[in-house]
Amino acid sequence: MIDLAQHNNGEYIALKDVSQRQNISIKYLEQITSLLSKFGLLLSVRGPQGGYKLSKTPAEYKVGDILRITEGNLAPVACLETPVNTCERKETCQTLFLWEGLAKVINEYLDSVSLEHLVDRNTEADNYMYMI
Amino acid sequence: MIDLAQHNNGEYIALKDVSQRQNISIKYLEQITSLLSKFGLLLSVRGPQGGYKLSKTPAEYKVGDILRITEGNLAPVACLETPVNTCERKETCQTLFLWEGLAKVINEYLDSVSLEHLVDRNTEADNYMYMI
DNA sequence: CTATTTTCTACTAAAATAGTAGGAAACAGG
DNA sequence: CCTGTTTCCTACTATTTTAGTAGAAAATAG
Repeated sequence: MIDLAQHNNGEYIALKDVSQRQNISIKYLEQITSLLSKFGLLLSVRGPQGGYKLSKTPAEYKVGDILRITEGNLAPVACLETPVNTCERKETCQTLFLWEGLAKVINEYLDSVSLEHLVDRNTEADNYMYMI
Repeated sequence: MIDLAQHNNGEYIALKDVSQRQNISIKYLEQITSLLSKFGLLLSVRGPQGGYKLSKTPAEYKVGDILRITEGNLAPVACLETPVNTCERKETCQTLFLWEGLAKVINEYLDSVSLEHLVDRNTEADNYMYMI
């Protein structure tokens, strides 16, 4: 996504080019970009002059949204991976609130960083302010 | 650790008892408690009347310290798992600062919660204030 | 028609996770 | 000294996750 943002000139960008620049196999890039395309974060066109491009400006992408699609949900424990917690120990678990708090901190941090931040590197991690 | 804190009366507590109360095999508990004992977070005595007990008050335990021992370091990416980052792409990596920021947020959150908090459940995740 | 490029399905090797298993060492009580 | 209890230590294992590879079909520009 950073590569696509950096080389975004309105044209579609072939994975062949991203692969060469980033030294990542086309096959591996395919997995990631086709997922992001499926969820609307990338536009795609097949054939010659085809490829992928961003569907919105870098500033409009939350890193959290990208990672939740490509890496799956960002839950620190299995019971928080599904929308509904089905763990049988849920009611008596004395650590659940800890993991819920951790999940919240992780997601809020990643949602506070945008793709533009990654491109610009203008945002220091230290600038992140935790908001209640 | 929560079970040991809740049943802490100065005596050593056998894993047999913890196992029955928490429905976790003694063999699995052994792994965890012997590690914590090795790092000084628990005191242990073998033989009859032996077992484990906390080496300090629940309030003095950071959850982060317990988890770094039992779960390993809490790095979100492999390059941050060792004290020195040996990744060859380190110098040019445009996402490194993101992962460093995430690692910081994770560790600071877990270090802000104490074992006493887990026992009392008095601390809501929402009470956590991120400090720069 | 051809070359390019995404799309789709299936497969795989290595590592991490979450344990189990067996026995040796230490120690309290009789 | 003996016995039962309990930690300590080493080794093993099944499942899942991770990080990919592989092959071919569908779309499209020129």
